[in-house]
Amino acid sequence: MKLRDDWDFRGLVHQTTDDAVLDRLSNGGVTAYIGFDPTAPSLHLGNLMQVCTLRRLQLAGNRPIALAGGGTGLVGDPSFKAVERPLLTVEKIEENLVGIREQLGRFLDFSPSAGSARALLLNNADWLTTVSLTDFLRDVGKHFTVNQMIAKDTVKSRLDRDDVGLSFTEFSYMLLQAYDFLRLHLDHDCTLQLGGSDQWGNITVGTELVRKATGHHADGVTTPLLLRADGQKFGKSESGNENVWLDASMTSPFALHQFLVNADDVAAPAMLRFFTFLDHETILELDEATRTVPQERRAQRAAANAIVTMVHGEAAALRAERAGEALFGESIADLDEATLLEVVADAPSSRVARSELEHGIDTAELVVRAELATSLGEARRFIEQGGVYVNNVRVDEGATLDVTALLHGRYMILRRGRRQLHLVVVA
RNA sequence: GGGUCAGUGCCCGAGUGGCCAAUGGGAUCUGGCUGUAAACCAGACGGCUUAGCCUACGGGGGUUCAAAUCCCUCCUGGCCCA
Repeated sequence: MKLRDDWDFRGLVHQTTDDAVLDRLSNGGVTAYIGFDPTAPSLHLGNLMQVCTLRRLQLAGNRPIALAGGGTGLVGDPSFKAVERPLLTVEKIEENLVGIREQLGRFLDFSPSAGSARALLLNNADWLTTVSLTDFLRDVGKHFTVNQMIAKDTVKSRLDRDDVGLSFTEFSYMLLQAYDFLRLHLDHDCTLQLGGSDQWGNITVGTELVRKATGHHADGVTTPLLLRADGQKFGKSESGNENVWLDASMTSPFALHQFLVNADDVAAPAMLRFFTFLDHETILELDEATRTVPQERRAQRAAANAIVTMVHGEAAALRAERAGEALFGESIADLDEATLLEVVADAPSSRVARSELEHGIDTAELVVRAELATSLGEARRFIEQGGVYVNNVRVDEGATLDVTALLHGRYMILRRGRRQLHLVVVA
C-alpha cells in the first residue's frame, strides 16, 4: 500500500503546495517536520492527528521531525486566535517539554536502528533564542513585505477588529516559524512541513523563505480538522471546554476511552481514518456498522480501543473497556472484589476513616472530598439534580452515608453525572 | 507625549446611584428522551454555617444612608494625532 493511496483513502490531505509531494513521500527518504506547541506538560487529543501523521510518514520510510516550539512558544502563534495569549516562561516550557518528549516516544521510533528514518525531536529554542536580531532581519525579514504579511488570513481577522490589536510580537510569529523551516532545511535537509489546516499560512511563508534563501524547493501539506456533528472542532480546547490529554494522570485511560466511545456518528469514520492504523477493509466494515447498527457504536469502540492501546497500552485499553461495560451494564454491587477494583483502577481514589463512616458522613461533603465537586454548594446542587450516585444508585437529597453502603466491607464508588468516577476506600 | 473611547461573572455582552450576585446569548454541568450519540425538552451555573450572610462589575482612594453605576488617581487595551 502506497502512502499516497492510504492518505487518499483516509482523507488526510487538505491542501498541498505541490501534489507530487505525496509521490515523494510514498517512495520514502523525505525528511518532514511538524511543530508542537509546548503550552502544557502533555499532548492532547488535538495533537493526535499530527502525531499519527508523523508516524505514518515514518512507516513509509521517511524521517519525521517533531519540532517542539520552545522558542516560538515564547512568542505565541496568533493564527485565528481572538486575543493575544499569555506568554509562557522559559522554565515552564522546559518543564512541559519533558512530558511531551516522553509521549512522542510511544508513536515514533527514535532508536538508531530506524536508520535514515530515525525520528528526531528538536527544539526551536536552540536557534531562535540565539539568532541575532540583525541577522534575523537581514536574512529572513528582507524576503518578505509587510504588505503580504498583513494579507494573511491568520492575522487579517485580528487587524480587522476594533477592540483588540495585534502586537508586533505576534505579527512576527510567522517569520519565526518560517525560519524554523529554513534551519531544518539547511541542517537536516528537511523539505516538507505538515500541520493542521490552520497552519497553512505559516507553512507557505516557510516554503517561500526556503526558496528565496536557498533556491531550493520545499513543500507544505495540511491535514483537515476533525469535526463534530455540529461542525465544531473535535477534542480541541479553544476556550477551556474539552481538555483530553494523553497523560494518564491528567486524563485517565478510562476517561480517554469514554470520550472516544462517546464520539458522535459523524466523527466516528474520521476518527478511524485519522487516529488509527486499522486497515481499509476493517474501516469500511465499521463504517457500514455505523450506518446499519449505529446504536452498537462499533466504530467508536474500535477507535477507542485502538487509540487507548496506542497511548496507554493494551492492558489499559482492556481495563477501560471493561470498566465502561460494568458501569453502563451490570450492577456494580454484584461484582466480585477483584473485578470491582479492576473497573475503578483508573479512577481517582481517596481514603476515609472507618470511625468517621460509622458516625455517618454527609454525602455532599464526601462528594467534595472526592473532588467531584468544587464546593459544598455545587455538591448539593448535583445531588438535588439527581446527578450523584453511590455504587451506581442515585442518592437522595440530604442522605447520609455510613458503613452499610460499603461493598466488600471497604469500598464505595461515587459517581457524578454519567461518568465521573471516584473510589472511596475505608482505611 | 496629546486627544478620545473602553475594561462587567468561563466567553460575548446588557446595566449608567437603591428593585443587582447583576437581563440576554454562547460554553459548561445535571436530569429527561435515546444508542454511554446528535437533535430536542427541563433545570443549574460566585461562595457559605443557604428564608440569611459574605465576596464580586480592571486596582486603589473618595462622595453618599446607599455605587457596577458619580468624583480622583493609577494600571491595561483600542483608535486618532505628535
